[in-house]
Amino acid sequence: MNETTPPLNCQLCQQKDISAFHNLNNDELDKIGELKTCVAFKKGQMIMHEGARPQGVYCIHNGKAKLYRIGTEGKEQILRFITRGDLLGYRSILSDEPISASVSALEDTFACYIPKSSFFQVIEENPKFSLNVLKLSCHELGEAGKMITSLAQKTVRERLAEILLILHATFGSDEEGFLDIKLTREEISNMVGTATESAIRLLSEFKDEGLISTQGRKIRVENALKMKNVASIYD
Amino acid sequence: MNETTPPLNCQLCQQKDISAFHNLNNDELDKIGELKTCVAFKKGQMIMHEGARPQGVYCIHNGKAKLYRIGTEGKEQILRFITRGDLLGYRSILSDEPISASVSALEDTFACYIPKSSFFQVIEENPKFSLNVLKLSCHELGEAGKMITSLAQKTVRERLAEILLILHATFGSDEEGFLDIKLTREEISNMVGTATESAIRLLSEFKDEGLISTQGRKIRVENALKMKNVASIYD
DNA sequence: CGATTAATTGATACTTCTCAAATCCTGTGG
DNA sequence: CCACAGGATTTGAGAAGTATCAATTAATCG
Repeated sequence: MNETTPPLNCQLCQQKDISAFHNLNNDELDKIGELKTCVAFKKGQMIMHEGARPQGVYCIHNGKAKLYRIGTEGKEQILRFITRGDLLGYRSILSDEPISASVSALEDTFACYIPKSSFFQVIEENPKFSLNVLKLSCHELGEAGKMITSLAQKTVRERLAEILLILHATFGSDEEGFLDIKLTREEISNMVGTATESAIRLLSEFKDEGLISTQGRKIRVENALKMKNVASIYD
Repeated sequence: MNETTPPLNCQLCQQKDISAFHNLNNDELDKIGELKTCVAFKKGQMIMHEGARPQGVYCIHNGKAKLYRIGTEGKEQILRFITRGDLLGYRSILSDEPISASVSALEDTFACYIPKSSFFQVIEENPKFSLNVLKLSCHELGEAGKMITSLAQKTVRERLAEILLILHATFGSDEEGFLDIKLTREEISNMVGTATESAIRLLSEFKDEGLISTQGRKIRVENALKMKNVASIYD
């Protein structure tokens, strides 16, 4: 499932169809292939740094990362998780603002790097790609609105349940059913927007209630349906 | 400052330069002028309805509105305020998702309506406009990230101060120095993400501390600099 | 001008955070 | 591969921040 480095030829890329490049034809893909370079990030390494001016965008080929802002008191707030097919850095480049959130690798990650000038070139010459990016940012904007409403109105317990479901949807589970992402309790609470101890206490509650089981740092969602109820998600 | 209805000719529109149509040439503006119609909304009237499928976008000519989501328990969460030059409905149309937030007029509002098909036509034919909308949504995405971080990490007191500064920046003040927007205390707390009584209590504190003064529903920010400190804003 | 809705304040309950201490786990270097 | 140091997790206790409920006063709109 996870080969290592991305192919030089974008036509052969396994992530093509789930990326912002999904409906480009072969000629268009070749053009991007010529402009890109491949980059590897070790676990823990920064992929983008808040406040900087990005020189290009990354298309994540494989691996996992977190996108976060540093708030007052230096506490990190995770805005979302990043996985294969995700496009990074375009927000800052297109709005011509400094990078508003950092990204760091949660495990070894490979990405394709497209320099700013090349990215703009593709955006300007290729309306189809431009529309893809537009759709992408509009979708993320909708998700951000949901997150704002949750943070403002839901309890920590509801939000934790919500995040566990998001992790499940984003990263899936391994052969034993554990969430296929290794996060510290602190990272979980930095997404939920709560103190680490509060998240831990609620995870214990969830365990007692049979909603999850844990094994060290690993978490398995035992009852997604019940979890949805806890998260007050009705859809 | 506030004429009534928008002109039929977009070239003459006073909001042209602050809208997503700001750098289009006269031919391009004329084309949009042919496609649009003018719509008036009375105070309190809905401009867009959460869950619906929009049939077009609105460019706000004058007036004020709130953009909000209904959360669990039916409580409204205001995501942002809308004023002249703002574009509405494009998020849903471009991401091909149902409208994720309602908009209702806070005072009588005039807008230009551009049907979905025409909007797509302009997006596809006019890369400059497409890039404008892209910039717009990327900018809003950055703002949403800030709001998420505030909600997750700041106290209600800090957030209330932040909102008062946002209201000041968005709507300015009248000749007496009062914020030029009439909101109920409930609406303020629906932006802050808190109970109405909590917002009221904190406004009383702010009054005692000389940060604001009030006259009925009207609020005047007396000390913006000190307010920034209260909001923990350092920039 | 009166009816109705909004604003305000008080009292109390509940949620969540902070600090502290003990235990567990993980990654690293030998 | 194993042991160990240091960080992460867990639980408890108490403090702080917010929400809720209730009652009164003030403001708004027809």
